[in-house]
Amino acid sequence: MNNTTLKLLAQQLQLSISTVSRALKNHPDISAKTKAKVQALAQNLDYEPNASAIQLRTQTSKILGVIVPAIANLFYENFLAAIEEESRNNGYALMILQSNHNAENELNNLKIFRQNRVSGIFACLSANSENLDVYHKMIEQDMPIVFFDIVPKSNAFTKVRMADERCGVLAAKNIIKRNAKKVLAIFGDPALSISQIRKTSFQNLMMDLSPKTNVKYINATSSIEAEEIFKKNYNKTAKLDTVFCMTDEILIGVMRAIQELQIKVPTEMGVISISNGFIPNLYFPVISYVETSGFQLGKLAFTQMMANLQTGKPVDELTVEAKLIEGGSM
Amino acid sequence: MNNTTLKLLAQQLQLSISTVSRALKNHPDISAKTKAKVQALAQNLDYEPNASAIQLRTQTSKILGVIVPAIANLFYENFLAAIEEESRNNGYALMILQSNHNAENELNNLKIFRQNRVSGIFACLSANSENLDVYHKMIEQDMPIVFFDIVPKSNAFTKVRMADERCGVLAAKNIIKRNAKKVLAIFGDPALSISQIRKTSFQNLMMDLSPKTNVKYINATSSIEAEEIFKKNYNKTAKLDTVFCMTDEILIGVMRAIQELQIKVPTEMGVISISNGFIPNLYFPVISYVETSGFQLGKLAFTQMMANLQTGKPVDELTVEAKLIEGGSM
DNA sequence: AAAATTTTCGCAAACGTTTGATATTTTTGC
DNA sequence: GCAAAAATATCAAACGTTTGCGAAAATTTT
Repeated sequence: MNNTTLKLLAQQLQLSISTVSRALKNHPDISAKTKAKVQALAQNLDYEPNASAIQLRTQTSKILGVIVPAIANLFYENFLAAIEEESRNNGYALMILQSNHNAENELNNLKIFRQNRVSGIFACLSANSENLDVYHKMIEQDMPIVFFDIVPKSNAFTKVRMADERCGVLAAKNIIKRNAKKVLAIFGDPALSISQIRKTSFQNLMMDLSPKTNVKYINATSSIEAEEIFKKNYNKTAKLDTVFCMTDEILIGVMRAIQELQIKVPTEMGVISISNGFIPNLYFPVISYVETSGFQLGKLAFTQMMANLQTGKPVDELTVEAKLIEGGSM
Repeated sequence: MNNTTLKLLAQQLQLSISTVSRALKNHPDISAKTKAKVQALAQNLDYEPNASAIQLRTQTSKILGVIVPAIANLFYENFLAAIEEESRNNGYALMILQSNHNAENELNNLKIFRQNRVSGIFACLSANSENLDVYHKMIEQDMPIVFFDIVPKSNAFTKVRMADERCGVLAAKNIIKRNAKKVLAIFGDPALSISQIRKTSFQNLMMDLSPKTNVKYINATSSIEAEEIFKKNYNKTAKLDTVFCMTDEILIGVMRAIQELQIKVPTEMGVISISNGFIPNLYFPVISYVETSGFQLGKLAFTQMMANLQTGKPVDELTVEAKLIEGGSM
């Protein structure tokens, strides 16, 4: 479809292809009259430049690639929404590929990106992607790559992530403020650095500022698991009075239990989580949470990408600040 | 980055470009020995064919476009996940663009698709996109377009959608089965055909099978609005015993009210909704819902696209069946 | 061993665009 | 009016592929 080309326009106007090309982009060499004629016809014939031809000629594409574990995810979908918006506003198109947390898929996706000569890549590592050789190789060949969320440890890479230390600290502070006596703190997959960071910062602050608070630390990797853990640790005699949920997944499980056991929030139980806010707002009272916005992270990632694209490669690690949003659950 | 080309391979091997090209794709004209040599070097040098050059030469791209109102949406994210997966498995890359329910954005996105010469488009209409001329024009020029979810009325288009009539029917049947006396039925934006269809089918069945049931029909376009509507219509004397929520949005608002008012589900109030299941599973008891799977719709849309791509254009309307998933809320 | 085949490979054009260099026309200065 | 300068438009090559056609080399047939 749409086969209007510069050549066609040139023929119809009895002009050369180069003149038409220049007329279309307001080149000073072309007179106002010709420009007008050319642009009018182009408009009429629905001319749209062929991106492939341009990329071939100029050796630069206006396409950015993103690898995300899954599109259908409360966090990533917001990240994607942000970079899509930014890309579009900056003349780039986005190519989004899912890895399903699978290293093999990840490699395949990278291959697709290379075939399409994307000019930059946003990458979120698969949980099991040990081998970063591909990335190293691509970076050596000047491919801008911005890692987000699940990022490599090496600081030879450009990365953006949430200020996870602050997340842990803010949550812990709020728990202390509530004067909690007995806390259940559920963290995510212990293999992920994000879990480790949040836990360490939480734990450190807790021990520093309120060493006598009784805190039990457990990890859960699914909402079901979180639900079971909560039920197991809750009973009238235990007098659990506060629960901390590191992720939305965990919060969902805990809240299912709380609803089932008909525990009153916040009087009988304080609840606090780390989230982008969507899930906490489903409940009454709204759950207090430390905000981690995929949307904001996306914005940050994009500015990093642009900087990277324009000025060589500013290798560093940027974080987006976290803040506490008070619901009525504490 | 990655500048290995056929030319480079040819030079290094003292072969012609055409031979290298053919060797790489196992053309019978090329001897086994040369093939081996060529493929080995290609591997070594990380050769990846330039998609733009191929598209330019063959006049067909392996890119599919999708226009979605928003990526961050419980329904669309699953649709996207499905077509991304299928596309990838079929050698296509996806270009995803958001319209934000804005007709102007929609047009811009279509332009981007044309510039990139995508070979097919999945489109979800913006709420306010009255003018379908662009689409008509593109279809005339043989661009395969599969509409999904919010689709044009005209049947000159290929479309896939949920079996919305069945949704309304199934929900109504379940309400009758519960022996409800007084029902509050909240539907979505009345301007959307999806709301109209679901409401009509619901209403018809209700009047046919249980004319004496007292049903109040209201529309809500946000969770906040739904919450207010529910609160306004609920009071001890009203004896409301069942509420129907046409969308997740509405369910969210209603459930916030139900939690706040501490209404017991299902004894004091039956709740049923239409959803993909994510939101209903956040509550205890789990809310009963008529399942509408964005994921399945995506799969269906993709097969339609493939058919369209291969065999001219099978203009028709396909629907994915709905089924009732029982939670504990009725 | 020459002719007829078959196997293996190279030539060259085309896809649509950009752009430095060059050619043609118009305007300007005197 | 005529050269010089400025304005306007064209030429041609290149980006990386694919592919019909023809050429050379190797193999088989008589």
